[in-house]
Formats: sequence, C-alpha cells, structure tokens
Amino acid sequence: MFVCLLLSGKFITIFVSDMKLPLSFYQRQNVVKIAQELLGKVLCTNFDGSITSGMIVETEAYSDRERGCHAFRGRTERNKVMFETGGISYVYLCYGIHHLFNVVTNEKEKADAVLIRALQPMKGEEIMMERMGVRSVKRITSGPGKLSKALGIDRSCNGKQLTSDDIWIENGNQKIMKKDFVARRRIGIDYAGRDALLPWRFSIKSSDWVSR
DNA sequence: TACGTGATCACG
DNA sequence: GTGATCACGTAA
Repeated sequence: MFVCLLLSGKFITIFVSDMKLPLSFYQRQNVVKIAQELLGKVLCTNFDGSITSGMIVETEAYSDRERGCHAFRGRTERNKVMFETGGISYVYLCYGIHHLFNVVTNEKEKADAVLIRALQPMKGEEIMMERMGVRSVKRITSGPGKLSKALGIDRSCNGKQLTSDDIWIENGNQKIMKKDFVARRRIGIDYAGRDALLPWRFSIKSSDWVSR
C-alpha cells in the first residue's frame, strides 16, 4: 500500500507494507494489545541472502506478572534478554529440539514478550520447504517450532534487534480488527495454574495457517 | 496417547 | 553436580 504524506510542504510517498515496525511499537506497556496488533504483520528473515517471510496469524502474550511467563520468577541466564528494552527477539530451545521465537516488549526491566505461534508463508516458500525437508507449503509454519525452522531462526538470533537486516517485522497490508481474530487460552502452560486460563492466545479467524 | 531431546533451573 | 522439567511436533 502506498501512503502519501505532506511533510514540510512536500508530498512524500512511501510503501507502507515494506516498512519495518519501529522500536516504539514494541516498547509500549500493554503486551496483550501488542500481541493482538502483531496479527497481520509480516515476520521476515534474511540469512545467507535468502529472504523468507510470513504473515503472523497466531500469537501469545506473556507478562512477567503472571505464572505462564518465563520471567515470572525473575532474571535467569535463559530469560535475561526479556528484561532488556522492547524491540529485540527472545529465542530459546524448547524440549531440546525446537527454537521458539518471541518478541520482547515493554520498557527495560519489564520482561514481557509475545510468542509468535504461526505464520502464513509469503516470501521464500521454496527455501522454507527445503529447510523443512518437505515438498509442500501445507502447514509448513503452523506452530512456533516449525516457523522458526522454516525461517532459519535459532538461538543465534537471541537478543537481536527487530529492526536489523537479518530479522525484522514489517507492517504488512492486512489490517486485523477485533472482529477478525479470536482469543483463547494459551497452549502448553499447565504449570501456570489459573494463569493458564487467561485468554491471551490470539489467532486470525478463518486462517488456514494457525497451529493445531 | 506416547516420547524424543538437551538446555535450563532449583536444589543443595 | 544432579534430576526434573519443558511456551513442541510427530507418529500411532
């Protein structure tokens, strides 16, 4: 989408869907709202000259004030990047196999994050299929472990700024409104007690690309 | 439903 | 040091 701005008496035209989200997007306080707003945005990577990307169709919010969050019990070696200023990635290894990609939000010392759970592939489908060892794009990014593998994200991305040229998030051209997504409880955090019931998982209604 | 997989965390 | 645990994915 092209957008025309009047700035200092001159018209400027910009291509909005190619715009990286600014750090200020991530540095706001309300992680639940940010998780909702990330729906429809486009997660992109560029490793070894291979660009891959996908539209975010499922997210989960984590706040350091509830038991589902890795940072609930304070800073550890694993979660320390969550305590940095928002706008960087938090990537950790889950079950010894899967690299899970999170967006760190909020200001420094407020350790909130959004887990990206599923994408609709956009660019570089061939590269994603090669990385996954499959011949079809079907469900190739429908889960947090799978999308990281498809986009080439591993723990070497931990703590990277999301305005970098390796990994970033673009505005996209989908505007996802409240009526376009559903909120459900988050997956796989039974240890969180009643915080596991918070409806902080968001997915785009009618998307074929959400996790199972 | 069952389990691979290895880093991490809390314990001492 | 050590053992239990784990924000998943696949096969069955």
